Formats: sequence, C-alpha cells, structure tokens
Amino acid sequence: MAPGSGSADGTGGMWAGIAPDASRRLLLAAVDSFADLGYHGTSTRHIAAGAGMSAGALYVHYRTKADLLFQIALTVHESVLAELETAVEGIEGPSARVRALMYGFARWHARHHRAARVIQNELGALEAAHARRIAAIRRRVRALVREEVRAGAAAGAFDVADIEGTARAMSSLAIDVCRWYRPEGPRSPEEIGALTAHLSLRMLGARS
Amino acid sequence: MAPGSGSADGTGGMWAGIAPDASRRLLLAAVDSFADLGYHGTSTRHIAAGAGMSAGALYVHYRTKADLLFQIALTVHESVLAELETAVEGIEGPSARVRALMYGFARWHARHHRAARVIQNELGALEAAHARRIAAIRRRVRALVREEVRAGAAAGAFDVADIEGTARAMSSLAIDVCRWYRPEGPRSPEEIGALTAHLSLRMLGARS
DNA sequence: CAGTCTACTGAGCGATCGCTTAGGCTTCGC
DNA sequence: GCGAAGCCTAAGCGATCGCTCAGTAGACTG
Repeated sequence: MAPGSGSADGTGGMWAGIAPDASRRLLLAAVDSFADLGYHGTSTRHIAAGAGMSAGALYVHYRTKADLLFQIALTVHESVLAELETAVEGIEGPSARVRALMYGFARWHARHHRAARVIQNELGALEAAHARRIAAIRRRVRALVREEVRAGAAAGAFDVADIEGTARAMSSLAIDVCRWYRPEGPRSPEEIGALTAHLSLRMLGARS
Repeated sequence: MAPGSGSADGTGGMWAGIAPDASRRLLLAAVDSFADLGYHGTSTRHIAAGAGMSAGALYVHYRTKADLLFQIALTVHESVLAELETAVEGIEGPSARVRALMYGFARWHARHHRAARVIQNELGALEAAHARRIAAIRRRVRALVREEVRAGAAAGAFDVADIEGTARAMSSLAIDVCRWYRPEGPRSPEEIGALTAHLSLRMLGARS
C-alpha cells in the first residue's frame, strides 16, 4: 500500500492527488469524522485533532469547513466515475459490460463505505454552487449505467420494459451498499460486487 | 385525511398516536427540519419555531432533543413494520406474497421519504440505549423479508442461491427509494412500489 | 372566588461553535 | 547573515448551541 495512506484503497489511492501531506491528513480525518458524526456533528477542532494539529491549522489548508466537505465530495465522486469508466474499458457484450460495471460499482461502495456514506448523507450540507458541480458528476454516473442498459436492451440482450427505472434500481443497489456494509461482516467487497452484478443481470432479464 | 395531519399519509396516520396536539406539531416540525438539515444541523429553537412556539416550550413535551429523535425513530420504525405485516396478511403463494411485501415496502419509503431519510441518515445520532431498541425493530423488518424469500425458495417457487444476500438486496432496493425519490418526479409511490416488486421477483428467479 | 395545575414565554446560563489573529519556529533564496 | 515566506500554536472573538427557570395567562376544581 502507498505510504501515507491511512486505509485500504483499491483504486490506486483515491486521495493520492491531495497534496501536501498535511492537507491530506486533514481531509482523511474529516472523512472519518463526517462518516461517524455527520458534517454538522463534527467540529473543526475535532478534525484538526484527528490530523494531529491544533484548531487553527485547518485554515492554513482550507478556507472554510464547507470547502473541506466540497474537496471530499469532489475527490470521492471523481473516484467513482473513474472506477466505472475503467471497469467497462475494453469489455464487449452487453451482459459482460453490465457485470463488470456493477461489480466495480458495488465493490467500490463496500471498499470505501465510510467515504461513500459522507457523500450520500451530507450532500445537502453542500453550498449551492458546490452542490451543482457535484450533481453534474452524479448525472454522468447515472447516465453511464443507463447507457449500458439501453444499449443492451436495443441489442436484444436484455428484456427490460422500464429502462430508466431499472437503471435507477441498479445504481440504487450498488450505492446503498455503503449504508449497510460492515468490514467485519461475512462478505468481502468482491463477493458483494459479484452478487450485485448477478442480481442486476437478473433484473435486466439477461439471457443466461 | 385525518384532521391535524400535515401531509399525505397512507398508513392511516403514522403520527396519529402522538398526543397531545402540541407534541405532534413539535414532532412533525422536527421531522421536517431533520430531513433537510440533519439532526445536528437543526437547533431546538428552529424546531420550536416550526411548531409555532418559543424555544423553551419544546422541553414541556420532550426531555431532550435526543428524546425527540428517538420518538421519531420509534414511531417511524413501528409504522414500517406494521405496513409490512399488513401487506402480506391473507395473501397466499410465494410470488404473490413477495410482490405485496415489496410493493408496500417501497411505496411506504416513497410516501414517507422525508421521515425515512431522517431514520436512515440519523441512526448514528441515537444514544446507545435508544439505538438498541431501534436495531431490534430493524432486525424484525429484515427477518420478515428474509423469511418470505426462504419460504419461497424452500417451496421451489424461487431460484435463489444466496438467500441472505438476495433478501438484503431487496430490502436495500426498497429502503434506498427514500434517498432519491422526489414527489415532483415522474413516478408515483404506487408505480415505484410495483417496479420494486417486479424487480424483486426477477432477482428471486420467480417463475413468470 | 381562592387555589391549583398545565402550557407557555422570554431571558439567560455555561459550553461550544466556526473562524481570526498575533506571534514563533523553520526553511529558503540571495 | 538576513529578510521573506510558509506552517503551525495558543488565545480569543462574536454567535449560537442545548437547556433551565422565574413568571404569566387561562382553564379547571371545590
């Protein structure tokens, strides 16, 4: 694992782009605290302490607490998008593509369930301008899933009456993993990914 | 609709059991505010103002802000449980029972998406003793879904290898409705319920 | 009509919030 | 060797937090 990274990270370091080191430590401490206590339940002093600094040091690296949340939301959403785009790269055939997509989607949300919880629960805490930028990325994620469903249905590989609704359900299934997943539970992120992919193909009425 | 109820309510008044009137008004104002701003983001003054009272009046009806959250969590979870138990009452045949169960489950989370968001996002804000009582109800809800899947699989009506995982996915699909549902969107709670039921049966490999 | 009770207001308590500021230590170019 | 710049601490600002409490208005009891 890359040095300086505090937790398991399967995407080659979601936080690797955050420099310098002190900025990254603050950001990781914020993710930890936001995941447990929520954005409003977390004080800037608590974040700074988690990064081993005094209260004021946070403002050397981030303008406001809201800016810190935005940095997290941006980094995390871009990581999801990259994960999905990589997942289907070079894979052919509607069923194989959906399987790869949903496997990566769900596995990501298990691996990064704490970061994912932050961005699912605290979207409403973003300021209006920040929220718009994040919403744009989320639309691209949903479009990616919908496009796979649409293409597969058009090719006759899937039997799906409600493309939009079924694609929404697939995304929902993968995203909600972060709400109930516990690392100490019986399933690995890979197993959850495989199950989610399998169930997605069933929802799509894919030929076995 | 019952008088005194502030919003559409398909379960015959989830909040009808909350008396007197001032207590219920405070509780409804709290749900509204918690759903938008989160538990920690909401001040007791804001709740009281939402119920048309001054700050101190809240403490005539509730011991603490945490007690208020617990009352909400308890009422809402019992409403879900009642909804599911009623949904399958008198219905025979595994597929028909699953269809009724998941229809009710998802429809409830669309109809009451604001209250549902509170209890999904703010579970961590509950005090330990309160959290245990709520967790017990949630286990009963999950068991209800799992039992329908198990019974149907045992009867040969479903083709499902991973009973626990598939049941979890079904619950997840219904619960997550509250995260993305918008009343101004194109789908009614009933349509979402029907789609969720349909997709659940597909995940189960039910005979058409 | 006096006495009691309940529901509520408005002021305010101590604690904590996000954030700023003064100042010190370290590292650097020149 | 020295001023500039960057990163950090400690103290503290004004605002707001959850919550308490003395006092009041109105309904009910005997």
